[in-house]
Amino acid sequence: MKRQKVSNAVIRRLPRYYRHLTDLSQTGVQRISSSALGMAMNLTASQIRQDLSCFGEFGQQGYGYNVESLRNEVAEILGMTRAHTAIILGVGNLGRALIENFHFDRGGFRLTAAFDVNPALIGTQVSGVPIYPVEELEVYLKENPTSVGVLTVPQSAANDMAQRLVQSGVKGIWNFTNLELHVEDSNTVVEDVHFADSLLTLSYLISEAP
Amino acid sequence: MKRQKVSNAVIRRLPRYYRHLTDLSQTGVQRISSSALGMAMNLTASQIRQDLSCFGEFGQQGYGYNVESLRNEVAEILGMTRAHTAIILGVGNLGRALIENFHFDRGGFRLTAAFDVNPALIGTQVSGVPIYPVEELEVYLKENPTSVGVLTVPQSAANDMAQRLVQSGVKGIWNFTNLELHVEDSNTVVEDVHFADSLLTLSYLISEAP
DNA sequence: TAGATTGTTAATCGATTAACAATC
DNA sequence: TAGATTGTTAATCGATTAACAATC
Repeated sequence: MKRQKVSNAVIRRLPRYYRHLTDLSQTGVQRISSSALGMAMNLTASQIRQDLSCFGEFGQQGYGYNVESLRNEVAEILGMTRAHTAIILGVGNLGRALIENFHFDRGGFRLTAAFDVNPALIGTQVSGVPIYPVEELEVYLKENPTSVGVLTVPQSAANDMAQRLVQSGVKGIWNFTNLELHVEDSNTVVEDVHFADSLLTLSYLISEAP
Repeated sequence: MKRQKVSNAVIRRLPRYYRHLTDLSQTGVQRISSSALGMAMNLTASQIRQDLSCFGEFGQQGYGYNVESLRNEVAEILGMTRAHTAIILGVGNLGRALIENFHFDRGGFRLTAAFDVNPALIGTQVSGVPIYPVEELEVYLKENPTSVGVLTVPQSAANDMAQRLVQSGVKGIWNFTNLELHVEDSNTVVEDVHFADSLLTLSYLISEAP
């Protein structure tokens, strides 16, 4: 698999490709052309071929793409086969919602533990995920190297927690606090889910014209 | 306030401007230059001046921008002063998390009601927000024109619910189901919060190099 | 084989950056 | 006033689209 410099725009489209290919696969579609896929995804055929060409040659002239195998290729590109692991920091409503409802496994992740400060929660399990005291974070991460820390703690604890995750060497932080994390001089990647920004964007879009 | 064709890239930066200006304001900073703001936000000074010029002239030569008044301008641009209202569809973990923890008011929204199918929830309140049966959605929306429907229902109910919201004339749908909603021939705007896409992006970023 | 569709190179379009006159 | 910094126009860069030879 060749890796050129892949632009951010392309990277952000990859999960969408994966999602659409999964849909197609489940609908029993076996092959698809770039133009048909483009139609479904609201992209041009050119763009799809251009995007995919960053990673290899997955199609066949005169035929198109095999849905199942392209889906597998995209999964591979996305790192879904790397057996990533995740832990959740903060088991409030949002943390709990993610543990109970979000399918980490569908993204190739295994959710191995959660951490909280609330004594009432510690020692219990949510959907089979054990909840440990935050003090044990470093020890846990030492014994269980972890790909991603999911940050669902209150804002006041966010930067501190992020720091500790970085120090312990997680590869990524999935940030649900509405803060800009200040993670410097590390190669830990931060992916933000800024609810507030998203709502404000929607606010703008429905407020058009003064 | 002039409105040119504002690119999507610019729109997505507006909430970030607002967030940073709020931070600055809270820190007591009264004025800031495009270059200083750029430094803080990791943008070029040019870009900031270019972005803002889509909406008007908010700065002063030799001085820069007044933080408080620029913040107000951005709030205005984002439609935060329009007294928008929102309702939540689906009071599961995620819906509840949003009701209890998300500050709709900080985005200029008033959260007026929630809807669910669970008889045990109906008639109760969560953080002061009343929960009504979904059957009453249309009647409610008729009597209480609402800006945005927040979609936190199970995937199976998502498209149906979206359709009903559109039919009832909401201006926007804030979509937390991991589905591509099929909302056609309407001017209802859909803003997606795709957790799954976000996690896969992170997966890609931490999986670099084969 | 003929038709379809790829991967890729070239052309276009749009967004970001640089430069600078205007002016506080 | 002199220095700083804007808003805007021009230059550059990057991403999207179009075109087409290669080939299944």
